Amino acid sequence: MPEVLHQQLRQMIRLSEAEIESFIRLFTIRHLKKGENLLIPGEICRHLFFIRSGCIRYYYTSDNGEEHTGQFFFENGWYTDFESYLTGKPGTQTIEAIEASVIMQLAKTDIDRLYDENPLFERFGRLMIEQGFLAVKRRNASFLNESPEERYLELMRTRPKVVERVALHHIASYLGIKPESLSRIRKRLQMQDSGS
Amino acid sequence: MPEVLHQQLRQMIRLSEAEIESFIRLFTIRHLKKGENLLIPGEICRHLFFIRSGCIRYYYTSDNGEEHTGQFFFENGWYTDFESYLTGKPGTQTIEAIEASVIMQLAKTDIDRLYDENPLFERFGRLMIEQGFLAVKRRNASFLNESPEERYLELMRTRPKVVERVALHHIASYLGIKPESLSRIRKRLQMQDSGS
DNA sequence: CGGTCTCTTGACGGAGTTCAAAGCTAGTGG
DNA sequence: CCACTAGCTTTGAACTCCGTCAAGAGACCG
Repeated sequence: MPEVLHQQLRQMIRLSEAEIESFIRLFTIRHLKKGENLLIPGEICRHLFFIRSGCIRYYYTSDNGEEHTGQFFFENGWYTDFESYLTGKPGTQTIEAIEASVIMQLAKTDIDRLYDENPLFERFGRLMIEQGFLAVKRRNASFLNESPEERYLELMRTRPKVVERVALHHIASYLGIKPESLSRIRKRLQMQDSGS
Repeated sequence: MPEVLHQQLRQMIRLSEAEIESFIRLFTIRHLKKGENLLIPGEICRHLFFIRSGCIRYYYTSDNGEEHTGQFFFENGWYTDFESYLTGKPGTQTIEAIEASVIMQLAKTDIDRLYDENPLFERFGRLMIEQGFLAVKRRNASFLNESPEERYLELMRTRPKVVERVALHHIASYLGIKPESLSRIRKRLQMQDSGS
């Protein structure tokens, strides 16, 4: 059993070991190859995902076929398309494994049942969405306050994993620019570095 | 007593009229003149706000003194700086009344007490943050997927109130551009309109 | 070893920014 | 009630950065 998930749950909810065990047993495992999708537009997102290993991203596809990635998640991270998950409507995003990944998924139906059975799980649900909210808000502020170059520097500073493990054209799409532009930003920064 | 607030609460939580009355009594009223602030950077946000009349915006101030407005809220809308409210840490945003406004505020201490007293209020808290989450997510997607001009058109289409009531330089700062650029976008659109 | 995908580079065009200045508008005080 | 002023909006010219199109170099996989 995945020890990290165990620990995270212990920190989030005050349950006995036995209760946590039975909670974890509700998760099912999925193995994804690099490039496989966890969710595609039009599908309703009925699960909460815990990334045991690997890396996923979610992205929107615009009319002209461009991909705009919203976020990357690595091992021990949580994700779900809350827009679809909460509303029950078909989603508009794609969730893609960009590395071979092992995903533990928990069905919304099980979560909702847990809410009813034990109010302590309400806290779990609230923490999930609070955490998601704060992350989305930070991302918002970065679009609002920073230029593409600043966003890239910030990304390197605060989330080196992304720059190390994710393809540059995916990073570009995360920053809201084209791969060519990211390439030029990187060159610009190199020259500044060596020049100073 | 504000009838709209009454109605909204009735829709959100299944409480008796008496319970709702006593809930509403927890709110206190604040009158703000145009330009007055509800919250400034460095302060901890300890309240949830319901806008009874008027209009507020929240914005971040960057190092060079530029304001970047995150969102506008009108009468019958809810807002709080969740980042500060949830974490209990000093916030980084300013909440400003951009019209003379009447605000009903509810203290976090009261809300937390209600959570304990009656689990039905958990639902209120969850709806608040879910609603905020979805809004921020939409805004995020608009930055990711749309150009400034498209964002402006979208704003006119979906939230005409903003374009009608808010100063153009505030709208520009909401769109992530300079007032001069918004002025040119508007001119461009006018010419296209009359030309077609 | 060939092909595909990724990243880089160059030239050009376009949209937003900057700096500066000139109308407008609305709120204030006389 | 009008005049004045401060803030808002528009306009112009020069500049910057990103997007586009095109091509080439490098890396990885079968």
